[in-house]
Amino acid sequence: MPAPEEGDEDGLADHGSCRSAKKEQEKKGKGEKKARGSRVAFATKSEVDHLDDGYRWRKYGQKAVKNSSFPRSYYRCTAAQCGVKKLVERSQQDPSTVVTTYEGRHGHPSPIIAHHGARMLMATSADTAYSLAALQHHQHGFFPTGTDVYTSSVAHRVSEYGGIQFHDDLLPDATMGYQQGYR
DNA sequence: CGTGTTTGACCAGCGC
DNA sequence: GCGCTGGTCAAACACG
Repeated sequence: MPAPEEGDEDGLADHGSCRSAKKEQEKKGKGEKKARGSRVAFATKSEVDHLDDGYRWRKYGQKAVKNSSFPRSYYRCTAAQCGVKKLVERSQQDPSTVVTTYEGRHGHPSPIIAHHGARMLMATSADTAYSLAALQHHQHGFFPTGTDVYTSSVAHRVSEYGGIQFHDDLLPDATMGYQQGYR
């Protein structure tokens, strides 16, 4: 796979040039909007919208969508040459549930895992493990290619596949502690 | 000083 | 053709 959706190139410096050019690139697939790489969405129960999956994300926008009563946050992988995007939104039905959508694939190892992988996996909270499981499975080809959307119910199944259980009791505290711990 | 967040505005696609 | 919605950028700001 010759890096398909990498067309956007991220181009941290390219943006300044001109929007038009970028826009043209994005809409190249006119027929299918932006069928970039793969997209994986799964629901996670957490109080924090910004889950640490081992990569560093930079928030580049926030918009209120009609489907949800809560604003949707747009994150981008800070790593250069990595055009992976992450959309985070809360479920209007379950404010405590955060729907995270990953778009694209990382072409580099996660900096956090590279340095604190073991510790992270051990001290990680259910949500983080959740995200990690989904990501890892996806990268390993566990999920079929294309666009995969996992809702809360399906996400539960995914957790079973990954051998990760959902522990509500250790969610908030563990997450916070974990974040502060590695940061 | 460097990095990341916030916020408003702009643009493109889609539906009516 | 117009309006709405979603997605992105870019400057300013805040924090470590």
